[in-house]
Amino acid sequence: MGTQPGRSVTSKVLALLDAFSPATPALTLSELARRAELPLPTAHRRVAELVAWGALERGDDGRYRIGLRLWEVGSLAPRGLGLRELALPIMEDLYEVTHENVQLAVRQDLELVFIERIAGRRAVPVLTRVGGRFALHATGVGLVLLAYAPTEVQERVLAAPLERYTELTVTDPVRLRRRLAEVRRVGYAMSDRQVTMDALSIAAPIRAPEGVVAAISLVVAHDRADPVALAPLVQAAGRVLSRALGTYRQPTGRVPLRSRHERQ
Amino acid sequence: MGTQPGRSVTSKVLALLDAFSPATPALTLSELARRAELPLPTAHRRVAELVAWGALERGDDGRYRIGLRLWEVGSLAPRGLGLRELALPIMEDLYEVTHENVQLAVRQDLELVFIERIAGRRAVPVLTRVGGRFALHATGVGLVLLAYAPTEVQERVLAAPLERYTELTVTDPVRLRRRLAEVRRVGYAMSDRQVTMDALSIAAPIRAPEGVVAAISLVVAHDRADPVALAPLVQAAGRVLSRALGTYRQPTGRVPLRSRHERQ
DNA sequence: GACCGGCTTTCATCCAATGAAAACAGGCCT
DNA sequence: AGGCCTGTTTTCATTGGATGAAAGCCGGTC
Repeated sequence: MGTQPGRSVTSKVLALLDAFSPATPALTLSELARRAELPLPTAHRRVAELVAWGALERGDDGRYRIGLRLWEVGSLAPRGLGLRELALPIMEDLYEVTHENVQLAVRQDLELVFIERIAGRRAVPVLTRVGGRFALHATGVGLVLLAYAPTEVQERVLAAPLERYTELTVTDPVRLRRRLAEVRRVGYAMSDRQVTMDALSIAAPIRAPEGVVAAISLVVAHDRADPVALAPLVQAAGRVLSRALGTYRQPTGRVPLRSRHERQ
Repeated sequence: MGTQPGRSVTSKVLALLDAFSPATPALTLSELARRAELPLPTAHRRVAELVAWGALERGDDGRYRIGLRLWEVGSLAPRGLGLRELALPIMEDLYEVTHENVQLAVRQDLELVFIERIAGRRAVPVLTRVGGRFALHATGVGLVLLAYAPTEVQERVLAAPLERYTELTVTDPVRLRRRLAEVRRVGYAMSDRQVTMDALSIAAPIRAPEGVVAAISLVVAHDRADPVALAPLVQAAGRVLSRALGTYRQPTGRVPLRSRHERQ
């Protein structure tokens, strides 16, 4: 046959889902086939099945998009909506007190994923998107998640080139390592103009019995008078959430902690 | 072979995802196999691939749960997070003004799916869950979505037995049909104690160029003084959102409106 | 009216998927 | 310790679902 035999059908289906991204939420069949590296007829067949089930939807423009059914199933992810449900009230409290941006993120492999965000209208604009990914080495939540990640994860992040976002972004592995130690020591992270030159964020860990599973942060204007004064606030929120996680039980068991695998 | 030949691999993979529900967010391999009606070894293999990709995660208790990667992909659904992003500011406005529960829902086949909810702490408790489903014939959002659904959908709902939730729930197809006509005439729906005896909801349609794609509602205490006075408020929110939808364009095209298919 | 890009269907071939069976791993009761 | 569960993982011979080249189809465009 033509393209590499040895690919499972499942992997092809997943490759089709992988083709979608925040930048490309709508794709034609040809684009899908190209991105998933599948022959057109194959893509056609698999996509038809996905549409029939509701994993994909076909718009009136002929393009395919992620379907509501997949969103429904995805909403069952304990580290997604589950965590969000738990955290939202505390995030709202934090917003009420500060009227600044509040963010919640978890680590997935070597990046972070934003689970929820409360964007204050009067606050600094932030460019994050719920469901979006970002590097671990720059943001407040990223530094927290990295600081408490398994050594192996830290080493892999430190080994790779660290992207620079502003002139202040720490891209030196040695300096970053020192910052991570500092984060562990004080129990919170401050990221000053590491991503944009107008913002600064303060983040704290959220712990479950097995370790740090998420991070919460405030994003404020970089020239705010007393950023450090916010740290206890964010830390308190983190501790409340940690307690909630510790006692939280699903009907059929606890929120999972870290997946046993690392992608790729 | 053993179990019915004629099932595609893809359908088996999707059946595994289908096994998860709000009531069963964590399953053992055996439970998964049972629910998906697959032999254990088959389930074992497919599940392993899903875990490797991140669609499922295996907790320290050995149970499988929906993985963050699937949540990420699901968050790309235009009718899910896409709609939510657009609607949230208006929903927050509605909350600020009323301090009552605000709900956003879309129709999926013969049911509705809640996309977002703002639950006022001081408001009537509502039992809905983001990502959860509910029947169309009782709630405010449901009545709106049903009233503006294709005739074929209405007929199918009216033909099936209508579940009763309270002594006031309208379960007579003839009366329901009259109510739907009324909703279309006045442009909003009021559901008084149809789901619980303490709540009442007022809902309005959200229109895209192709028709009604979602509904927004307020849920208040049933004995509130002036429920009808809320209607213009909800309708205004609906109209603002309709306008936003009309002009909203994704990088690669418009939000899809209704999928071309009906499930099952 | 011929061309072109994208989509859909056909059909003979074959390898990934399959499931019965058996091995394996704990937990629990005796 | 031994036996007996329940649940998970591996093996291996067999086969049917998946495959992709090729051809047909559709709608727009030069």
